Amino acid sequence: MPRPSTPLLSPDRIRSVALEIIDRDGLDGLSMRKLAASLGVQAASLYGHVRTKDQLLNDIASSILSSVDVSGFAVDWREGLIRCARSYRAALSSHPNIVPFLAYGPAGRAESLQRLDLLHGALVDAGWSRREATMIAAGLMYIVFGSALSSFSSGFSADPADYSGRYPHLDRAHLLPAVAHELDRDSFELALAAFVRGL
Amino acid sequence: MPRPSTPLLSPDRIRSVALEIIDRDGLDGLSMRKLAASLGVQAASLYGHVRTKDQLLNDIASSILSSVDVSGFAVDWREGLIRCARSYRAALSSHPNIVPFLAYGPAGRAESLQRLDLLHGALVDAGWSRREATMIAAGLMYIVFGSALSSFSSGFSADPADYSGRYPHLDRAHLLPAVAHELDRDSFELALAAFVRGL
DNA sequence: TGGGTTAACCTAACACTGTTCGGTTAATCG
DNA sequence: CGATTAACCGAACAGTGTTAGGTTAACCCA
Repeated sequence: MPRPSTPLLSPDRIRSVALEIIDRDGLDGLSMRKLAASLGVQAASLYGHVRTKDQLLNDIASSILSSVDVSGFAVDWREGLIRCARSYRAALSSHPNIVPFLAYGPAGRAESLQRLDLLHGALVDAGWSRREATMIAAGLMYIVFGSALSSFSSGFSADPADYSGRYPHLDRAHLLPAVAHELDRDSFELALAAFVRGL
Repeated sequence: MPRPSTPLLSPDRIRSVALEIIDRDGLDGLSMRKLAASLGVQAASLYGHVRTKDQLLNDIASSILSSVDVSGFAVDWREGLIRCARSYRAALSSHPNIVPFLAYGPAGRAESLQRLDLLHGALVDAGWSRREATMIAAGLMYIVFGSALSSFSSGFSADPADYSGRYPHLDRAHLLPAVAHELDRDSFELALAAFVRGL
């Protein structure tokens, strides 16, 4: 195919279809050839619009994180922490398959830094030292990312035989997958509440 | 090379050298061919001792997690939570490059389940409901894994120019890598203390 | 001591991966 | 109308995990 009358590709369309594939087939399910095929194109054509696969994933991650809400700090810092953590987790858990990618790289994404800066400033304004503010922000990220990884409740097998006998206190662990979603949310809320209350 | 007089390979040796490579070159730095070369062998030979690369990584992960200490529950549940979290984090941060792998898969490793069972039982014995015990255990894992990912402090650039101006409250963020280790530990301790206190 | 079996390694290949190079054609601008 | 540029393609490169089939040494038993 020569140059088409109307372009088939655009960075936006590439990102959007790539995210669909990640959501459907997982992070390993995304390859440049498969992505190109989904776009009706050859793999090499993608590199006219995207610098590298890693950059593509970073851009996708950034666009997901851009929905994080840090407006709560206008009220007070506790409310700010809680709202920020909730919307952060909501953003991540709407596309859980990309979370392991975030676990790799540096947090040097502009979106993250901008929000982190605001969070840090609000904590300092509330009277915390710079060092304390950094640690509190880190602790909040621990809970957010830890819960978003969710290799916890969703990591349990659905087969009772895997647990009964061997792990007496986990004899109902096989029920977890069924209520994993709800339990994950509640566990996150409990951890968040306990953390903020304990500060 | 035909069959050697004394075997060159054993599952233990493979695991140990693989972990060395991961520690030195990162998770992506480990390939079966490179591992084989480090062992003075061809890649195909590994498959006589190891079922698959994924299985190899799982075995390595299990052996790392086997050092997690849950003895603190003999004292009381708060002490148990704190000690368990500390030794869990210590185990992970002694080989930080393998943590992203753990973020992928199910937590269905026998070592994890055994410790989780004990933790769950101790919390129930202390008067928490089964559901609460599950959520508390989950919250603890959030903090442990979140802090072990450490895409936080170690994710900052060492170049001041990346921050100054753009992010007013992060104008000293470039100092983070230098004290990342210490700050990570302190942030973890703060989060852990706040979480347990807040329960 | 000899013969068969098995264990341990090898070479070669398969189907992938991300990425680059050079070519072809259509749209666009002066 | 001519030159430039943008958009796509085919083919290739070096790398990946993994498997099949072959070769030889070590081991066990008669």
